[in-house]
Amino acid sequence: MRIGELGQATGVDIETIRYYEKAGLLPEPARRNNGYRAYGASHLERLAFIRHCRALDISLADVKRLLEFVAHPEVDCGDIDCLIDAQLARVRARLESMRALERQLSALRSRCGARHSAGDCGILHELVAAAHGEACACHRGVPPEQDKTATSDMASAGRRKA
Amino acid sequence: MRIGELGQATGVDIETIRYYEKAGLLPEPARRNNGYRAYGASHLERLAFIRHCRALDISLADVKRLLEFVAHPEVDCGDIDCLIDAQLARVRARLESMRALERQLSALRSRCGARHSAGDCGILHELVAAAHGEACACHRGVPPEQDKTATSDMASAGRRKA
DNA sequence: GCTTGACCCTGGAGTGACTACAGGGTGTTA
DNA sequence: TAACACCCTGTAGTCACTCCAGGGTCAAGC
Repeated sequence: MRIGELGQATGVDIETIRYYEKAGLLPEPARRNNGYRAYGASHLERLAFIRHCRALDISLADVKRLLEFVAHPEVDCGDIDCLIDAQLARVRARLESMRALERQLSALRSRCGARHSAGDCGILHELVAAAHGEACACHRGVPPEQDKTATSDMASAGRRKA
Repeated sequence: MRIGELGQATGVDIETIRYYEKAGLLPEPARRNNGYRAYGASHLERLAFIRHCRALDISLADVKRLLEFVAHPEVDCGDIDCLIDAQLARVRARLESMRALERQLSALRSRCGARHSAGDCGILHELVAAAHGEACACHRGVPPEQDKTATSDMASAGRRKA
């Protein structure tokens, strides 16, 4: 099948397919007389494998390693476990920071209800206050990293009126 | 203060500071006779503002917009709300997919306990099965996107023994 | 005066995983 | 013959940095 058909069958953009080939994840397919790439079932499968791994957010470098395990099933699989464990640890760490982020943004969002000028906007106030190292709604409880005192146009920005 | 001092004070890498300047987020500072950048309190504050926004995962483009609100407090703040709302929506969507990802990886991880050859590895089996469109532990319940049947070396990879 | 070492400068390249585009060729249908 | 969908290669752009080469500046110590 042609590249467009492979893309259709797998839901993968043809640019991405060519990218995988260049990156060494998909083997170079045979070519037709007109130079078009000619894919077979094995390409389709391999591409599906890659996409499934990517859906699990596994990096292309790690997908490459997994493909080597597929090609060499006699190898000890301890490294596969490590790879998945590391991936799981990464995902869990990111999950934690995303949760914190969600809390912070929610808190920030609650600072501003009705429409008014930016000078009176609680969100902007909070962000500017955070720049001063003051406790902000979004990072409340988290010790501020800054301890500087400074006066500038930003310090008064939130106070000026239109 | 010099760039190194500003970096120290804010915990920001000096390369990143120069990057922000080139990207138009930090105004170009004055220069000493020797060409060194000379920063003041306003720069420190602005940099802290940027970093706080980045900690909330707000893109540099959006930080730029927020900085314009800081400079023009007379403007209606509706756009700030939209910006934060959009950010919150992005974060929540990502959070959801991260949660699903965590579940999927956990399920996948539980497929392989003791050490053995890759050919017997449940993780690899699952990943290959997923490439065939079979229901996999990681995406169980989720209808498979692929419906192709294919035979290749990948199909038998998980079955061969060392 | 000389060396050492910390600090600063610019400009450019690299990261990951694509995505977009320019400028061309091929194949089918009307 | 033209229109149009599809394919090719090669290059550049995205985001937010990060790293590096190759140089200049400055204070302290010998």
